[in-house]
Amino acid sequence: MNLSVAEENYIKSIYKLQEGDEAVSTNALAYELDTKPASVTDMAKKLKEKKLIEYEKYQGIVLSSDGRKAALQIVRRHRLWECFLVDKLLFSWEEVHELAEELEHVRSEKLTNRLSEFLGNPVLDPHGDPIPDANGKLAKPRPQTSLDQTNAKRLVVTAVTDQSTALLAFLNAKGIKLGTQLEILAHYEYDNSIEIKLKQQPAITISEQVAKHIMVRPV
Amino acid sequence: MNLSVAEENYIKSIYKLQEGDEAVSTNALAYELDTKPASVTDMAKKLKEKKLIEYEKYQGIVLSSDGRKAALQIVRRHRLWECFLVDKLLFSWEEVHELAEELEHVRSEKLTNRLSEFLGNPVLDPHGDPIPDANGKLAKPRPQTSLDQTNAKRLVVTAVTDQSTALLAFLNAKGIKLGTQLEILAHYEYDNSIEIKLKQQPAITISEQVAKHIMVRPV
DNA sequence: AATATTATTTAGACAAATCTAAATAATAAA
DNA sequence: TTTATTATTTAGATTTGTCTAAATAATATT
Repeated sequence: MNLSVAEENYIKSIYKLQEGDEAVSTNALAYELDTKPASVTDMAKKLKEKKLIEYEKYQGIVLSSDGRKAALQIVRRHRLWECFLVDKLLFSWEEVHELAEELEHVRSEKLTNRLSEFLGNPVLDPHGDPIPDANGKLAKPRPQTSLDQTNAKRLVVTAVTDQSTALLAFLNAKGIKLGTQLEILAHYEYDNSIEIKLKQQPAITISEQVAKHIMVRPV
Repeated sequence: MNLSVAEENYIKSIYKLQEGDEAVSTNALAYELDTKPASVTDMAKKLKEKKLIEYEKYQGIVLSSDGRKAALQIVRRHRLWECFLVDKLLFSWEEVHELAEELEHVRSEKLTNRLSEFLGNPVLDPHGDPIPDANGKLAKPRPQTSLDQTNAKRLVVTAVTDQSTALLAFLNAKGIKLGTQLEILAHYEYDNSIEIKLKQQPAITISEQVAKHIMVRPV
């Protein structure tokens, strides 16, 4: 099955949006891909033809098992390149997403596997997301919740679920990265903000908007 | 100037074919790019519009100075990725051309320069071709001739001018790679073949067809 | 339940890159 | 120099991926 770059991007985005088993809506996918709903409908027909998705009009989109397999390969390539860029070329973690977005489309199993080996077969990418292995198996992520929903007070940052440069740069400025330990001081309900404190740092306040993208686990 | 992948491939091929200052013909370019002459004419008009080539109908194609600049950037990326694949991912030199063909289209100066640094700013790629620096300056290649035209007898292989997997695999099988030292035993005129001998190896015979792609210099 | 709103799809168009077949120009051969 | 051959271009079609505007379906509101 030979996928175009456009098809790969659709598959990847469907995979990303398809939390649990609910179908992905045309609108959500259009927003994610920065395109128009009409274009999504067009592409949905093609991907259904290729048996990569299940799609009936007005019913949303679900990956087929072939589609899921393809998605995992793309995600694997993306995350391995992110590791390469951060570990070997010394990029900072918020810079690498867009570059990996391009590198991921070089479809060579041999290259992917050699790259993985070169990097020491990493299991997590620089954002803390798990890297599928050559067979598409995903390591079970350790239990984590978003910062705005946890009850625990002392936490460690395990992942960031929004890859946008803006957010990652923001976190960088605040000194928050993977593995950063922090303490929740207070939730303020009236403006949905959270007051947190990093070690050896004054307390800072972050919005729920930001907090929901920071994944943490108790420490 | 933002070039599409197709445009980059044209620019690169024109650069490759434009030995000296003679214009590249529509047919030659079509053959090189494995496409049809009509398609070349179409693209020539676009590239002229973008001022990357000089082109008048029936007169062939020459790179403009902008075009040459673009070509050197593409060549730089291609050759750096080849180094990466051979030096770091342990690919053999005949495998890397096609992969580099894809990787070269990731247009990020920062990535290119970091990659170069990571590799120790190499000056030659695994095939012995010089790598343009960040400003597009090409190191002057050391004097070399093709194996079928030299007068010297004891030689060292400095480059291979045909990147086809077939030729590179053939050379590999014969034990010929960059830096290999060899001795010319005889030229046979009646079938244009050359008898050569590698150190600690029995003599072998190769055709002029092959020899003309092997660049050497006296040792 | 009727109406308004939102989501989705269809129809038709467009740009990029390619192709085939036919026309024209340049070059080589007689 | 006329004719044949080869190279190149044009005209028109095709594919992929996208778009806008209009139509239709699903959902929410009154």
